[in-house]
Amino acid sequence: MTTVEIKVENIVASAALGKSLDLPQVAPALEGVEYNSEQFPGLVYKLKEPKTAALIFGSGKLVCTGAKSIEDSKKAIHIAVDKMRALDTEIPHEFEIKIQNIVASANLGKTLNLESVALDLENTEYEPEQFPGLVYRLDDPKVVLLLFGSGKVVCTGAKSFEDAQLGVEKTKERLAELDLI
Amino acid sequence: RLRKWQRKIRISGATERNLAFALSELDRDSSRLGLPRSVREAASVVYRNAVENKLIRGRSIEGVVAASLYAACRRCNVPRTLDEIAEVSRVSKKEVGRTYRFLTRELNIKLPPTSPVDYVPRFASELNLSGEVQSKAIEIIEKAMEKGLTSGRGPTGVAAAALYIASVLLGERKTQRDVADIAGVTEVTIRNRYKELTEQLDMGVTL
DNA sequence: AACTTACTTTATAAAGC
DNA sequence: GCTTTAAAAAGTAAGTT
Repeated sequence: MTTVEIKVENIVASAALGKSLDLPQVAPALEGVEYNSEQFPGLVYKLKEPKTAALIFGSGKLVCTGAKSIEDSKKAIHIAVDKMRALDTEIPHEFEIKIQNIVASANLGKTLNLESVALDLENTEYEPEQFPGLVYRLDDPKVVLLLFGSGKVVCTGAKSFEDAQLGVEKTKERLAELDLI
Repeated sequence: RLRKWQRKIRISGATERNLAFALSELDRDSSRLGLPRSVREAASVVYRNAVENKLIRGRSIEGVVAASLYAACRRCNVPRTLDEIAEVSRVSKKEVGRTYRFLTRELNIKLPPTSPVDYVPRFASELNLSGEVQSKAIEIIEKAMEKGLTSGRGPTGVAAAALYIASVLLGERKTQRDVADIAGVTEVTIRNRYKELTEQLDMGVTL
């Protein structure tokens, strides 16, 4: 009964190198890196392959966004860290990477009458004046879904692919239970 | 005990002062929006409830007043857009929307999304359109809602397109530009909506 | 009227104002 | 709360051609 195909669109991951960084010192190792401390405290480094963006902080912690798979996210982080290590040999080779958020899209197959969904489905917010999607908050997998009239859906807030998948499936089941789909 | 008493007086004085300020803000915003006294009173009730439930903490009085007014307009079926509320108050659209969500959640105010129908009377009168055109526009909107043609679309755009179509059908034609300006949407939006409405409902070639 | 670019919403970490 | 990043959904907006 659960044949919902989801597509991962974006993954946010964080890592802690366990050693502080001298940003001006390591920045030269990252071609095209941006750094405006008054505007934002971290270095902004965009990689073309995997296509991602990394935010690197003086505390030695970093954030990687834009990857479409967990493997790509980890790969991107290692590429950036390895480059910085050329200018700071103290940077460890081993460190933890944590997946913080997974954004996925899916298609429920049938169109939705958002006005009806807003009336019958619990925990929703629907303000078409502001945004065309209906916001649905799930507790079980703690994720948030955006439901559109076209039947397409966006699931965000998941920490694992399974939760994103489960979130979409539960949403579809709930809509079916309420005869909204 | 005397200090405690004085403190109470000072606090209640501040409370009254804040309420007076809030009500003057409400009067100012309401008159700029041309709202009837009944709506202003409905908004003051929302505001007083917010104060009683200590919902002002960490928020500006102006913001809570603006959000209360936005909610009251919707509840009284004479909606104003977040942009219109933001224009007359000195609160940003983002802040009004954020405070509105907070108030509706904390005060358990459940309001359905604004219906395009509620914008018809105001837009029509500003365009000097007859009651017949209004009725026709409302008829169009109701059919559109039944067919799910309003899901995700802005209420003002749907109301504007319906009024435009109705004005043409009943020989009181208004230009898309005029309707767009009154409704606060672009001509492109009216065009997109009316194409969708005329195609998926009845009326085709008539325009 | 078509295109292109861009903003609205959701979540999320990071350091600091 | 904001700043910065990424990405999708669909509607709306603005600037060009």
